[in-house]
Amino acid sequence: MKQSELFFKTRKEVPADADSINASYLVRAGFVHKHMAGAYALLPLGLRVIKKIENIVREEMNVIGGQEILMNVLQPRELWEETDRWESAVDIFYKLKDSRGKELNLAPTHEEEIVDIVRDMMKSYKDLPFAIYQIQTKFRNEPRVKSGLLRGREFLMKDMYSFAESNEQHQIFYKKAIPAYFSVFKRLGLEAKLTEASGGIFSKYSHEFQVLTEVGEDTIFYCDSPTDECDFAQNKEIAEVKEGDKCPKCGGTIKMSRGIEIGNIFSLKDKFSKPMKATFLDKGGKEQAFIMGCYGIGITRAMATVVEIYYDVTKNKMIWPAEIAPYKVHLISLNQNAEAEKLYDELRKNNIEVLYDDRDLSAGEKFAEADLIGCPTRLIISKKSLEKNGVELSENNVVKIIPINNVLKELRKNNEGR
RNA sequence: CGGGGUGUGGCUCAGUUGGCUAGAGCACCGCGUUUGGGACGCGGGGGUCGUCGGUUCGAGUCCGACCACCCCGACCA
Repeated sequence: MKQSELFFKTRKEVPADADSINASYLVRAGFVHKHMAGAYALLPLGLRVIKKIENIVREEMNVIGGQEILMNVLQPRELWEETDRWESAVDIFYKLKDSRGKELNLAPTHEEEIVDIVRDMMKSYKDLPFAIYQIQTKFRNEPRVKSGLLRGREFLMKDMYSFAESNEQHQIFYKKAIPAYFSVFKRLGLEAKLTEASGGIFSKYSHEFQVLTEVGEDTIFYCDSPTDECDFAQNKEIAEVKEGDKCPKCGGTIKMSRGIEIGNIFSLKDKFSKPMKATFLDKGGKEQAFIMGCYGIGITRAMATVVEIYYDVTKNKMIWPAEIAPYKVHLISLNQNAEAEKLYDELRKNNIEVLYDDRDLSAGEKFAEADLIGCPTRLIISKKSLEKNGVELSENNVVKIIPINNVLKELRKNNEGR
């Protein structure tokens, strides 16, 4: 992509209404546009990051057998009444009436709808187990939005639902989901902690994937075992320990931290299938309610979390993890467009994602914007570099001049081992 | 939903005890000079001060209601 044609603008100043690092960065760098409190439009750069996050999530969910579908935003009142959630969840629903007076809700979650689909299709234990997921916009009328894209009223989420004939069968999939989730977060460049938590209205307990950082809304107690082998972690809402206690698992010391809940998994048992009469016939011909699990990952929240972790506020500098960077390579021409253009074409021919700054601006301005955009690899073609018949390559704070002919080789070398 | 704060060109802000054609920087347009860290000069365009109502000879400035945004709390599938 030529930067002269890219739909984006950066800002020199932090937006006055930004409530968080992630929002102020994403707006400043031209990744998103704030539409209203809790709702952000994704601009080309932001959308590229989101699409990459989505694809990582898809790949990992597919690995454990998840199948993707797409459900609906409009959900009728009758569906919610089957589980008594129309009245009880009133505050968080965006309720509306259509011109015929039909009462609807903008989907905040999809347990009811997936159960409705499954009870219509699946009737036998032979159909089980299976897991279905979607990536879709969720609408939640949060009483108070905050933390930029970390808690919005309209946001992207991956939600997966598993169906099993028994708790034993359910547990098999539940346990497969955990490493799949860790794979996702690792590829996003995030270190997540598996944390025991309350199940809210779903179930007594659940597991959350928490990224430990002070901007998080949750409070986590975890074992700071020096051997790094203990994985004890509990959300404050259910914690039986406090800071400084001995870890009940290994005897290490309990530490406290804030955390961003970037994913969660719940065992639902028959909480939804039973009231909705979603049943199958077991081997003995007996009617049984499906045993369910649900598995969420906040897609927009993941992007915001990566910003919180990777954005350097004091330097106005971002470096996106390689797998989700809007472009892998940022090629910057300092008044050497003839040479730069050749390299740009070559990179594109070799399927390397490259953003090419071909604009007629001062070097400082280009660098400042490049710092904000945050591509992991930067190539600079300048009079200085061309005198050595080369290109300046910077990656992970290492800068070196390499011959133009070696650029492809060098980029491939650096990508090995990832 | 309770408490608090803020609202002035696209952005960030200034605007004195109410007073004369409402300002700056950035951004934008034109010309020129620049070109390794958001460069400089000259010349331009753009706001009726969140909205509505009130007080006053006169309101960006005072009062009221409403709206929006932000903060604290409650809430958070």
